[in-house]
Amino acid sequence: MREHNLGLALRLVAAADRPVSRARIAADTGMTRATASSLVDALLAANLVREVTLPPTARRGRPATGLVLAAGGTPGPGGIGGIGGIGVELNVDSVATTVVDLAGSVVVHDVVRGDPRGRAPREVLAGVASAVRRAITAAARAGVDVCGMAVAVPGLVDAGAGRLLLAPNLGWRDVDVVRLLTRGPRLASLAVSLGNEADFAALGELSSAAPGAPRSFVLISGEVGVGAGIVVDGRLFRGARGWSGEVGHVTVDATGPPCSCGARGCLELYAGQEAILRRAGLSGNRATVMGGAPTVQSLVQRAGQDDPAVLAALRTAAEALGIAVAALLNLLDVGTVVLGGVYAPLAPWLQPVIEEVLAERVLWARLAPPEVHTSALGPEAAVLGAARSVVAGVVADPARWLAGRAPAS
Amino acid sequence: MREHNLGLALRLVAAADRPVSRARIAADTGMTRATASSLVDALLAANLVREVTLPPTARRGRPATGLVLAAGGTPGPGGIGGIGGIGVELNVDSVATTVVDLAGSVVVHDVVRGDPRGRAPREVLAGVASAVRRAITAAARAGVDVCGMAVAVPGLVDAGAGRLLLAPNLGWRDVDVVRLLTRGPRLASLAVSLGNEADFAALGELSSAAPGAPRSFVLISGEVGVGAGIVVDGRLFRGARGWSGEVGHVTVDATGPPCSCGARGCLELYAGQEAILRRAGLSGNRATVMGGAPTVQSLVQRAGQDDPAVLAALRTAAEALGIAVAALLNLLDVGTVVLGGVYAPLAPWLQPVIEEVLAERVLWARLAPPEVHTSALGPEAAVLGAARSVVAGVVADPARWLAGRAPAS
DNA sequence: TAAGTTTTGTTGATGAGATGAACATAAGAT
DNA sequence: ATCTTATGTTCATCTCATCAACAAAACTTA
Repeated sequence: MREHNLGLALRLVAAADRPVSRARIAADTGMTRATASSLVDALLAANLVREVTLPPTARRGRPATGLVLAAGGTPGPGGIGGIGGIGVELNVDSVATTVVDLAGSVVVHDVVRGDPRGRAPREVLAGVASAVRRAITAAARAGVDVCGMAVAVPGLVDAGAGRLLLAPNLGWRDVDVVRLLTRGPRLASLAVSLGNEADFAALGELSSAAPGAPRSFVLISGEVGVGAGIVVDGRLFRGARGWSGEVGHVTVDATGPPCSCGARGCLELYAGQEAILRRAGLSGNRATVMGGAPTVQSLVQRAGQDDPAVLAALRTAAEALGIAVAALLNLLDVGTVVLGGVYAPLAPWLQPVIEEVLAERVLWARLAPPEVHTSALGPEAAVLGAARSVVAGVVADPARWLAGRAPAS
Repeated sequence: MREHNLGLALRLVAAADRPVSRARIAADTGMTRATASSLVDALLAANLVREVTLPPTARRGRPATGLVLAAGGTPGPGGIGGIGGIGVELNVDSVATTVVDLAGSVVVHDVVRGDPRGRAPREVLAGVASAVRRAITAAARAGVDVCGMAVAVPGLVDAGAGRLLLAPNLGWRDVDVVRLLTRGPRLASLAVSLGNEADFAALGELSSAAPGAPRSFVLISGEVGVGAGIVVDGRLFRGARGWSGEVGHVTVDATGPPCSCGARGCLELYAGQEAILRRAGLSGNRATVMGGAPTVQSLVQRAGQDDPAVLAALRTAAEALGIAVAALLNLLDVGTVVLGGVYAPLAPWLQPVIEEVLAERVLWARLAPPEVHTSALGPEAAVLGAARSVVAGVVADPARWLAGRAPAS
């Protein structure tokens, strides 16, 4: 009833790329202007939207008053800033934190390099917690009140329990991430969600998409492992337990070399970051591999110089990716593939080969040729998606959030 | 608002395996008994539910009056029977029609053998239409008024346009199935939906599941082709355009033999019905292959006699199935695999091998071992699922259906 | 310049529908 | 025979969307 319409109205404001009027909301939702006005009043009172004066148009009729999501900054006479969300990405070579306001704009962004592999989760997460506290403080200074946190990890999670179950590339198993993160001061009351890195990256890509961009796509997130975030009709597909998209362990060659997961011929052995580097002759010792981005840069550089070993490694990776992604498209039916993570800078070499394989191996390729795009965000997608997922939760159901706030006001 | 609650109440009646009381509805939905009563009155007036007297219980308090979905038969004083839906399955060796009442019970069932391959769609569908008319007439005699139809086809469809886009095993391309089916008399006004055979089979399996059965599973439907119907949290996953689950063309061996789809090493070449028969030495000429079920029976018989060629063919099929299904589980995250269609009778030979491969190749196999079950319905799943999808549509949104009926009453 | 036109936003009466309390009903328990 | 418990209904009340009318603020036209 009302809570449903409240969300409907707020989503409309959020989805638009320009300020909308009360009359627009009414017209687009089918409600009367009176109803829309009443809902907007509630949203204004909750400090979720804000009125802006629109630039004069040449149209006749009474000019509309614009409505936008209440971004941070500009604390009004009541001294109340906007609300926001914080995203955290725990990766094998870095920890990133990002705070966004209700409109999704980045307010605070920070990356700390460092390899958590081999270190105790408790210790690592204590460090992450203090980075989070710093970010929240910085956001508060910018007038943004962080109301929730989302944590992206490269592995399988139990989102309900807030536990990281299995992260082969991190070397962690069954870690109570949420509890360890919120032990310290000031974070205990924060609502925290835990999710897979590729899933959040897909959400980030979705939230940054241009208005006409496809609403169904799969983001192939290449890091040390290979993950996929699946978006169908603008909604994330998580599977039964949130473990979907483990494309890194799809079989590419049943008789291939053994993988650390116990199987043989997994995609990761051909298209994982370390596999590509090794095949390209850029790896050798482990030290070179660390620090992700610089090494990928060297790969890009040598590929640009037509280094035959690098080109061969990239072709092998692309063919393996093609086979695994073809399986994904046949099974899930999404029309667009987005190359993200480390694959984004390598896309010029990967994309044509992948498209070729897909054209051959996807059953419906002739009905509707699958498209292979490149991520605009690259490795930043996951943090951003995590942070935006927090505010998206508020926008999706403002009534619930208001109910949670009710005792305080 | 009201239409939402109306659906909520009706779904509760539909989901229960025993008659429910108004008080139960109120308690389970959080509404007051007064509201529930008002909703039930509306559902009774619409002839969607019916009151039954419950057997006396040993509990004290006023005994409840039971509510069940209005099944067919027993036309009351008003002479109005219950409503129902008709399902049609168009297969390579037969056409099946099934009418179910609102509760999902089969009222009419009929199978016509015959191979549509090579015949003109227009001609084939005219024959199907008359079978449908016969079934509707028979249903009417049983007091069931068919209010919609669902058609299952082994191929890719455009559900919105009602067109079959591509059915390699039928030899059809871009056929306007819905229009050709509803040209004749009496069917023009019928609401018709078109869908993939495996998807409807999964719905059939879901609707026949025991109360404690898993709500997320994938039904592997083995016919001439191999399809998968994906159910997550009790809801069918269709993908962006309804083309999901094309597991038959997942690559099992990238360097394998060429497939009719244009790719190489597709699952169908190892685990399709014709491939198994050929490898088992039971095929040779095409005539033997036709008539599906008998040939599968001979396969079962010979396997039971430990025929080495048959056992080898089944092992090859099972290993290929394992690889493709492992990809499916890694990508989609469903915990249960149901072997359906011709795989159901072959399950004793397939299941152990598939489970072995899955244990090795599914990333989360150690966290939660995937289970391989056998379909209880076998080849009947798709027609049944199609028919039940029609009544499920009414149950899911009774208000819409009532609105469609309003002018008539 | 003044009256019409058009679009926006607000106000008050109306009605649909959920809620809550009280009550009638029909059983077993004491 | 009365008490207790559970079900279903009735009625006053309240919330909230709708409708119609109106005020506001622009442009258009005479």
